[in-house]
Amino acid sequence: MIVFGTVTVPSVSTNSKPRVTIDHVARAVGVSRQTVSRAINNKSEIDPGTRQRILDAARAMGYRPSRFARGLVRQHLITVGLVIADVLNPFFPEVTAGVLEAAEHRGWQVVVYTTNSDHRKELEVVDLLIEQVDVGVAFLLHQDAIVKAAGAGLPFILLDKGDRAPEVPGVRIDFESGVRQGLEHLLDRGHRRIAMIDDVTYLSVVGPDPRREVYLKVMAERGLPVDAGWIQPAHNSVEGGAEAMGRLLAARPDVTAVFAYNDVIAIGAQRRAAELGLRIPRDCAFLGFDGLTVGELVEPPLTTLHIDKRRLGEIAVEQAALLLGGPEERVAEDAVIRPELVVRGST
Amino acid sequence: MIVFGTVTVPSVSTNSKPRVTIDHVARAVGVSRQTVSRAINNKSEIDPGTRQRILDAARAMGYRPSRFARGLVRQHLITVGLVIADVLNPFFPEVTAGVLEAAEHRGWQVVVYTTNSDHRKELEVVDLLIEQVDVGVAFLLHQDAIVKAAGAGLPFILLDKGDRAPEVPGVRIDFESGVRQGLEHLLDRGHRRIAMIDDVTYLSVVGPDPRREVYLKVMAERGLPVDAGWIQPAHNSVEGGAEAMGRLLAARPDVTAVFAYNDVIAIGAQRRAAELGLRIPRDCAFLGFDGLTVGELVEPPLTTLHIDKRRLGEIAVEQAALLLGGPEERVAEDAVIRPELVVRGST
DNA sequence: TTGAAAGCGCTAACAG
DNA sequence: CTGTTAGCGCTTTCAA
Repeated sequence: MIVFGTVTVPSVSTNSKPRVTIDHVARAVGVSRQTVSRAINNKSEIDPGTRQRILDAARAMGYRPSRFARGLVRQHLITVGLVIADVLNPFFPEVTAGVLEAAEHRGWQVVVYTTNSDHRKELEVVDLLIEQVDVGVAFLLHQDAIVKAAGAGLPFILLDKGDRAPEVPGVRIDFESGVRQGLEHLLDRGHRRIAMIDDVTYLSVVGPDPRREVYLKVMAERGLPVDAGWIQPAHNSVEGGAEAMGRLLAARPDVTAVFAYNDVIAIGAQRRAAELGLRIPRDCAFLGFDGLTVGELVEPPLTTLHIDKRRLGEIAVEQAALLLGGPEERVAEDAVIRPELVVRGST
Repeated sequence: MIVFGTVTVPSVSTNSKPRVTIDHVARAVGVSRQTVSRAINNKSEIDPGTRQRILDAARAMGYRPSRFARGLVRQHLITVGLVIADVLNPFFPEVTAGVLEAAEHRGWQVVVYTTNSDHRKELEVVDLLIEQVDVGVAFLLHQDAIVKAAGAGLPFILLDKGDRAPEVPGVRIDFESGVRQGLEHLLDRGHRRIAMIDDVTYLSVVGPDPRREVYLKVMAERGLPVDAGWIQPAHNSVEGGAEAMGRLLAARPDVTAVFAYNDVIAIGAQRRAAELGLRIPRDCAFLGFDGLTVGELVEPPLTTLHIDKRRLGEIAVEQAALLLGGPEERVAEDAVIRPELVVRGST
């Protein structure tokens, strides 16, 4: 045991050039490498004295077993690659929490990659995934990135699964039910001129997102015309939401409610509205999507369609396990996450 | 290239039992495994025709190179283990962003582990670190976990470095300067009865944290007595901050300012104060620590000591690189992060 | 352009 | 209790 201030951390361990191998230790101690292996791995069939001598020598020499050599021989450790767009968007940490927990539960390791939803970056990350992990759990926007991963035979679970990759297993969010709940809530409150702030990236890459499609559908069902100016694209950030809200109010100052692509955008939009003198929810109501914790902290607290993001991550890992599990055993059906309306002060 | 809906993802790749090796592919195609290796690795010395046949066969058979075998032979890929307390506390994602970026820059892989600052969990995670990564970058509260890692010869960088591990390299946050700035700001505003809400876990494990020590010191320098009831412990969460604030106001309703361990706690405390009818900052001012984005979104926006968390993560990876770098090359000195006062509406 | 041999660092299986 | 013999799956010589 090392005591700081008395004994220093073995600086030999910080070398990089000559890797200390089990053979070096064996030679130094004068035993076979098998014996060293036994000592290192806490096997029982070994003389306590020998064992101690080996451990001491190993530590002194700065020996650390090679994880590659070990992995090669005991085909155990599974690594899952988690691909998210951005750690800073609070949505992803929650999913990550679920993934980490489920992975730990199975003794899996999680390597994290971020893409910022950038096309080139997604393709690069998929390459890494193919090389470095056993199974991927990924938010991937770009069709060709998905195709590339699947084509390379990488087992993976798609986390933002829409209609674009029917053959790839994933977790599906029930936008139909979610958005419908939210809009009906707004309609019940008497709103008729309901705008939508959409994510510009998703829009430009994948096409109209499911939220928007359901929005248009529900409005049509009620016989409510949707004014073209009601739909504003936004960058996926608080500032993006604020800008879109500014544009919306300039174009259509008479909207009474805003349905946003997600909570981050909704928070930005709501702030900007307040800055411009609107009273929320009286002058304009706001509905978010995702159910982020931060939505409870803003003023007024945000009404939102809450989805269990942590569960989303857990389910993804379960699906991944199925994928890796049996021979030919296809993941039968996508798991589904259903959003739940949480009414707070913003509506 | 696979087209979804037309060709299905090769289900053979989802098998787990018989790993398809390079030899299987070689035999199937009728070439040596070196030739397969050449095809897979895009080497130039290979006949385009052979190459294509091999690639096709490999794909059809669901062949994926073993990363262990590869790693063993080309000693390249470095894996850094990032240990954080909790993905859900917004402080950590920001650090993580920095680590991910710096790691990507170097072509390193990042495996993420969480501990919840739990003692047993920290020890377990250190075990995993020792087995699974080349270098650790870690928030570790418990001295024995730090000692264990260092003792095992694992190169690592301590992220919440206080005075407890002088021999372990790390990044140091300049609490002295930070807290002083913050308190002087409060004193300038005329506050004299300044309470502090401290983190109970840190307190119970490591002892009084540097923030508190500087707080006591500055107050003493000004000749301002610190009432015992002014210091309240809190769990590290919004709710924890709220509870502590409740206790504080019950015990000492006459405090005029609160300095919190971090922004998360400050936000909770501020909310509770507002719920109890206090007007912020008139009746009570709030000062946080960390400079989280969410602090800008609450009402009133939180005055805080901002630290560049992303930079913290980047620096840690740079330090890690030094550690791995030269022989005997010790990381000369801890890098230092200096907090910066950001004045907003809460003071 | 291709193949054969050697070995990366380790552990499992069997002797002794 | 300890050593020897075989690989794990791949790439890197070196020949052909």
